[in-house]
Amino acid sequence: MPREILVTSALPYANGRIHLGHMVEHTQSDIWVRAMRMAGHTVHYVCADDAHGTSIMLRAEREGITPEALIEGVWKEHIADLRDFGVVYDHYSSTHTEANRELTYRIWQALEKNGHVESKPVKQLFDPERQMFLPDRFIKGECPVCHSKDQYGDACEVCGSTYNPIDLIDPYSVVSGAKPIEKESLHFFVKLADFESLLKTWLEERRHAGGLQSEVVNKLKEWFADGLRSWDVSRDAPYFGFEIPGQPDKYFYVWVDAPVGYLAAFKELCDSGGKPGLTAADFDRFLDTGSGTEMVHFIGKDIIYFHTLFWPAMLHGAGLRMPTQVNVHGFLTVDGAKMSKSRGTFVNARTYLEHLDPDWLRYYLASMLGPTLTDIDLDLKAFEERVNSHLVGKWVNIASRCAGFLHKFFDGKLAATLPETAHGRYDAAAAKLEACAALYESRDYAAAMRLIIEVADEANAYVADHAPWVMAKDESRRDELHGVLTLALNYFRLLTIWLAPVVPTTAARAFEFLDDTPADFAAALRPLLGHAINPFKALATRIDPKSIEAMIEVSKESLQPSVSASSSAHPNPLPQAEAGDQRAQTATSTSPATVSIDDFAKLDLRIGKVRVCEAVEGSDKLLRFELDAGELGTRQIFSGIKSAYAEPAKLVGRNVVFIANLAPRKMRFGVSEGMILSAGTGGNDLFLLDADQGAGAGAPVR
RNA sequence: GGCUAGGUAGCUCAGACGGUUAGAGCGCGGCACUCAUAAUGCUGAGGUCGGCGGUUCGAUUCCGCCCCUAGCCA
Repeated sequence: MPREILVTSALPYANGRIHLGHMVEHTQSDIWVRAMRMAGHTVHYVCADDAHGTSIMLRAEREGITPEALIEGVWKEHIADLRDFGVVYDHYSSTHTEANRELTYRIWQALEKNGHVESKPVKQLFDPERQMFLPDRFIKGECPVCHSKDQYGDACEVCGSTYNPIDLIDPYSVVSGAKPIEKESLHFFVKLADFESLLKTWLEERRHAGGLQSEVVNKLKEWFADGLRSWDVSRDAPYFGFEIPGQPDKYFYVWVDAPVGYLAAFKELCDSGGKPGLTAADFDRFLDTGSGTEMVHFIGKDIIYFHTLFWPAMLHGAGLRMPTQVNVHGFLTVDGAKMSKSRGTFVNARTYLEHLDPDWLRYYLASMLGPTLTDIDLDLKAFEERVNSHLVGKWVNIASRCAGFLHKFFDGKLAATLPETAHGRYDAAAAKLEACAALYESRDYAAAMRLIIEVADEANAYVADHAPWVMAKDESRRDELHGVLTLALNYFRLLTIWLAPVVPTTAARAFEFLDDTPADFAAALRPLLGHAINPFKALATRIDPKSIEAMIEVSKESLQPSVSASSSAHPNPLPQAEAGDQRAQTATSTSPATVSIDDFAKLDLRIGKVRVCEAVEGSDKLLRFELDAGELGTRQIFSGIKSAYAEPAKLVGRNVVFIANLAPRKMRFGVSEGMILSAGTGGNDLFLLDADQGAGAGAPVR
């Protein structure tokens, strides 16, 4: 039964270029769309730029242009980059459109009407000079936990703590440098708690229907543990976005209108009449809860909760249909590490296109992509070898090694029947590859590629076994030769049909060579016989490692801006990439068995007098200590030694040894500001180190 | 620390509701072939299936603990 499916990719932020990280997602969804269409389903495929938010407003200001001009320019680049990668959206829009404004209002007003909205005052930091409230990322100051300077308002890159920007020490505005003041303002909230049981049911339902990965649902359970909090959806002017109706100077937070942008893009497609069979009326039909159509989102793992909690809640609260599938993928690493501008592994889509064939990357990514949310690594050496071996050496080679004979002896015409001696070979291969349809649908592209390559190996072995170059020397064996070539070329056609969703451009060239236009997977069931094909021209060239090197070289920048490997920009834009680099580098360089005195000196070991020691509710292993650390003040430390000290209160008064300059770590129960030393192997075998009475609190240990 | 995942050949990964010699691709060695873009075929070497315990006639597969990696903690 043909299905009707709306497919979306997460909206790229209109604040920078498309890079290879984005391509994991756009490739994944594009392959899915092409495969579902070839399986006979009707698919509407849309995306848009995510154009709102403070970052865009401020960047436009810096560049001296309007935000509209900024997003227009970026939008053009995005469209070209994606198109040139063979990612073909039915419509690629922007969230800054009338259609999106209307739809956002429609959903918002329904939420209000249904009583899912509340408002309350919120205290926030305000830039008195710029006269604006500051988002977390636009405030910097000293980390309240580890006291590192110049940390962002939401999280510390040094110690990893997360906190409220109000807690920053000596905060300053990134916009003006002014010292922010606290100011109160009325904010609007969506009462997520209203949807708690609905969401729980929906999540389990989706899990069973294959619409959500099991690990995603497992992970989301966390959100329900303490009850869902209301979601702050408003921002104060100045802001680049949609004004909240009836609330002057209040704007919707970008994450409200971003997912609505999926539907708005679809609405524009319907209204345009540009897609055959789709009219304005289809949009409302589609939104209806009982429409029988499907809505499938492809996203990265960083924006799970927006798509699986907030978005379905908004839709349901407004009386609209909910998503059918939310498919989550992992991040892209390059050569085993996060993409890095300094190493040249942060590659823009355009830069890639200037050096390499897009189908190559599509194939490599497909060969790595499974249905899980594991990160996938672009190993540049493996990329080169796999593409050369699979695509050129195995697949294209079948055509390349047979076409010459066919033209030389048979005028390029395939035989009218397959050879009797190879009876059943074609049907067997075709039947085997039919499994790919299900593999494509379940997004197990890696498994599909394995199957395809397996059949390519069969084809090459068949040619080797029958040695057409030997037959060619014997005029009495012409028919036999014709049969072998015909079967081999049909193997090639079969493989091409199943590879088409992954390497559309190369497949198109291959079909041109075959002078054939198979429209769907079903075409693979019948071989191409008695048909004249075109002379063979190289369909794909091998990767020259020099092209890869050149691409990396061009991508190198001396500056090291923070970048996220994620497919979308604003949700949690922690500058993780370079931090990751550092981690990877230390990991490989810190294995010497001995340490220098300098290394030892880095540890600030101190005496702490135990003031409070208690078991932590909800934890099997942890004890919470409060230590008097003398000049360092009071320190809270969590220590996993409960199994050895059943009566924590008895530890009060002890002089323990602790590491005072360990990066603080935020735990579920609070921040741990150090580590208490003990001897033993763990479990019951743990003994606190302590100092004789007389050692002062905070005394250094040498 | 909690949670979610992952740790299987040099690399990327598959797999086993527990059962004879643990698989594939790439890479590497040998042989063959010469139609083909130094492509292809055959063949070989390479793994204590993260560690320790437990259940079992039998565990890499189940259970427990531990170690390591990644991510999330609004």
